Amino acid sequence: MEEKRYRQVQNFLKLQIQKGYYVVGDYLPSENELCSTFSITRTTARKALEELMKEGFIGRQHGKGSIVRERRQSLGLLTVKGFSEAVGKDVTTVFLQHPQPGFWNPEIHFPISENEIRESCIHFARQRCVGEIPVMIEYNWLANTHLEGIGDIAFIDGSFFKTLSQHYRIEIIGSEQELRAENANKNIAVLLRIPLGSPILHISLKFHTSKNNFYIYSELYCNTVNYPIGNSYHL
Amino acid sequence: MEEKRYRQVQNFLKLQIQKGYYVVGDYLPSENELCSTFSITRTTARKALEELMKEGFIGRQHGKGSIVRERRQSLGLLTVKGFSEAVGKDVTTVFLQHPQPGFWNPEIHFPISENEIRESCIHFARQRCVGEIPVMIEYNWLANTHLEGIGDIAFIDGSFFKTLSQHYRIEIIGSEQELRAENANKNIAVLLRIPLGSPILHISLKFHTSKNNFYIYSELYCNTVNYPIGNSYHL
DNA sequence: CGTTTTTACTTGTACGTACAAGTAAAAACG
DNA sequence: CGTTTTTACTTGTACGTACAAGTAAAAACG
Repeated sequence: MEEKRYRQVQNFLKLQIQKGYYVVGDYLPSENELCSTFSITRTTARKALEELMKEGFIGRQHGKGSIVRERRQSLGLLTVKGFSEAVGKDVTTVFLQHPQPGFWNPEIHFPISENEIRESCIHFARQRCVGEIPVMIEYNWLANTHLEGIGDIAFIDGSFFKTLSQHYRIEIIGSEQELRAENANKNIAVLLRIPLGSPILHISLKFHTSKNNFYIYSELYCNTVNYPIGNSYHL
Repeated sequence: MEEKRYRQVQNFLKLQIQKGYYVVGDYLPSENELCSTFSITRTTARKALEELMKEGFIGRQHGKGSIVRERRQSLGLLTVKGFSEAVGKDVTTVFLQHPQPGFWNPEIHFPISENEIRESCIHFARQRCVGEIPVMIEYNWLANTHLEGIGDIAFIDGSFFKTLSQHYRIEIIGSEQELRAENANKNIAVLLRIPLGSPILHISLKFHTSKNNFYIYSELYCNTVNYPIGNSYHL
């Protein structure tokens, strides 16, 4: 079967956004313009735009048009955009380890499929700071077969998810997470510059992506004393 | 202006679900049936059903119909359905304090509006257990002006949110939350039967409801050693 | 009697039309 | 020149039609 008309238009526009032809704040072509350029009816054009809105790429304003948005559905606890919003402060990021081939670590909380274990693994780790104070340590693992050259390029705007979208056309479509309050072990205590045994928030994450069988695993350790993790959800 | 036709149908069906005329698993009338009973076109009927799906009341199955669902969008961390899903186990609930008039407590993390402070306040507290082991202590506050008789009735299926929906026709439409890892104070340690100073997960919640200016404030204290808080999100 | 085909439903996609309602700039007014 | 009205766009709602595609039971078949 041929792909549905509205999905063709939807994916075309999505690609334009991902490629940066439209940036945040830009208006997409109006429904009527889409009608004539794609030879479709407004019903179909509207369906394409409504799907893009559901996916979080655009917002729609009555009387004005469809505006490109920062894609930031709250996925579990942290937004797609990232950590800065969750603590509501400007966050600086320091790489503890740049992306490079490594091994799947038993620290990963969610079970890893046999397929993933057979493949090699990319690992990177970052320290997030507010001002000079480290507030989160973040470890990430992912299969080595989906992101060619990830070790050689800088993250777009320092964001892994943005790089995933714009460079590899892979979107985050869901997540699973588990939360625990724990005592900081020696390693974490040193990295967060807190006393051994301080209470820390440990978040285990498994991100689902638009690419089949490709998941991203993260283990986050947060010092929430001064900057609690916050988010919000609205229907 | 008169209310939109699709919203009339949407709200009519929602009320039927809230009143229990349709229960989870039931099929709503088909699009064509809605067309004839409400004298509308399928466009309008479909819009009403699609809105109900967005709100989480129903699911739609190609070739079959619209089926009533348990409404359980993940709202922040915990689902609307409640705590049992978040820990993935059967949870028993013990009231530490039944709903009764009380005072706004400074323990509430999110700021309370002047209007709310002027009104009196309903408070209730619960202990959630897996088997015999307490895993969460939950304190709740809400303005006294919206839920007449809440102190005199039992919660439907033990769920406050279900009671809110079916008895008062009030739905949760959003939430804000903040998360902290803390050391258990004396009170919490006793209630959770853990040593003083054990790491606990403290969740501050402000639920937004379908009723204007009516919010529900909760402070949760979780022992995550054996039962971490888990949830998932999918586009 | 067991299998295949048909039928009668369901929702999904896509066509097309008309007007309501919001927005913002251009044009007309006094 | 400042205010009001008009105009030309935008998306939103609602009408109506036709066929595609999924589902499940009834009917026909061998």
